[in-house]
Amino acid sequence: MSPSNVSLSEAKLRLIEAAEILFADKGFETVSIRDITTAAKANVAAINYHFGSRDGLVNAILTRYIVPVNDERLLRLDQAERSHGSKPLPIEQIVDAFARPLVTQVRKSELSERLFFKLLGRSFAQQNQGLPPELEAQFSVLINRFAKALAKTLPGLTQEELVWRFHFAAGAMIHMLTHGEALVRLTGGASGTPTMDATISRFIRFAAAGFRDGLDARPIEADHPQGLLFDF
Amino acid sequence: MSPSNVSLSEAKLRLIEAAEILFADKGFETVSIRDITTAAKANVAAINYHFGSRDGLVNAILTRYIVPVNDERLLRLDQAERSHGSKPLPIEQIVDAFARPLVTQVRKSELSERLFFKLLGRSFAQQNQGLPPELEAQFSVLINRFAKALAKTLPGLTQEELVWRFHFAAGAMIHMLTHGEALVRLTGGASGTPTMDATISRFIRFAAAGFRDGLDARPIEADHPQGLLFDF
DNA sequence: CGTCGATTCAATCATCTGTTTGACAGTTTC
DNA sequence: GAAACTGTCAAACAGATGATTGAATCGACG
Repeated sequence: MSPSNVSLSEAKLRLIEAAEILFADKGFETVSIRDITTAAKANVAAINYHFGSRDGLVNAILTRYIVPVNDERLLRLDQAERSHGSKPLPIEQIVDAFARPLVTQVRKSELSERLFFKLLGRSFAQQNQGLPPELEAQFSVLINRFAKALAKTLPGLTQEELVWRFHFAAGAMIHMLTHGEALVRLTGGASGTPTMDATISRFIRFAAAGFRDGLDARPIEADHPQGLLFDF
Repeated sequence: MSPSNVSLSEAKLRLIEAAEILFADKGFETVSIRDITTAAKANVAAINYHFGSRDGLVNAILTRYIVPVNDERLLRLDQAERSHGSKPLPIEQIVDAFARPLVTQVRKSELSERLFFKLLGRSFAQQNQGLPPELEAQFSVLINRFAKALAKTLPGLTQEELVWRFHFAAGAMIHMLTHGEALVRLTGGASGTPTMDATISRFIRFAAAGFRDGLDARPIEADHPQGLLFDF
């Protein structure tokens, strides 16, 4: 009968888990703290007690999912750059370092693929508005590092052109995360029931082609065994 | 002193105009009817009187901006197809028919570029949830027509691959609309202060390259004077 | 046993949400 | 001029919102 048996503040975890599902499905703004506490079988005051405020819970969840993804992005970019010495990276490898962590991190989470993707998509879309400072700083570092790698690989592009192409690629990725489920549902057979890996690989191809546009000579990847690292 | 001098229900227009600005800036869900009526210098009851409900106002605004854009999209696609007889269209021309109406329609509206883009971006992002049936029907027709044109131009792609690439392109466009302003603001000089035309042209190039990926032989555009129709 | 810090709980706070009402004023119609 | 229609308005509606309070309950520690 007594609610205390396992570990300290299991309710805090229940709140996070319930909130994740609701936020993923209905968005960060639409869900009320009563929706969350009801789903978590906790008291209304629990959120303010454990997280200070509703925003505190939102930030906790944002951090919980974005930080590992961004960390792995930087890690993969570092690894790729180390293995290429001073040579510029192939575009596919840069985009892969940016997108692939979505797949590896979803497997570490307890959320379903569908919820994880929607939650992350909503989180990334929040960019530039409503992110905790810690995350904003991380994004700032991240974007700078990827921009530099891209500039090295694509010296033929102006910085302006590069920033915009990166923006387009990010938009395509976010849309894939947030609305991919709807696409599969609506188009039914037309979009197949692809695995995440396949979808991410599709995205990487699409984005890489967009980045490469106008540089058909491809002096950079000439020496790179393209197609070996990616499963498409 | 009497509030009747000009035309019938000028307040209705004031409500729409105030709501457009607020929705564009803060999203459709965040803005309350009191925010709107205060900005429009109207009574709280005015929205329910003129539009039946808050949703009625939202739908009126969605329709007001999406319908003309989608109409022009179909018109441009029709024109392009007529001028090419039975031959498939160049990819750039299909993407152009899809994206260029954003530029032409913003000039017809009284909204600033910035607000028009954000409002339309938010509207398109609503897809598959919360759109009035009339608009859903229009989108259904639209997507079918463009999918057919793309399939004709890119026979080398499976339907599945094509649907996903279209999805990526739409995501890039939506992100450009909703977050382009933030990009310009954040990156400052790096993204320049481009005209809409230039940005849309950038997008068309990016998306077309993504669609064309893997078909490097390009047997289709071989006979088309590429670069003549677009200003990049 | 008694005290302490941590947690949970029902109750309540002030504020905001979309909507409705009924009275009032202005114009139009007969 | 009476009636009907159209628009506006202050006021109030019921419900939801995030947050806070103070008492109650818990296990742990001395």
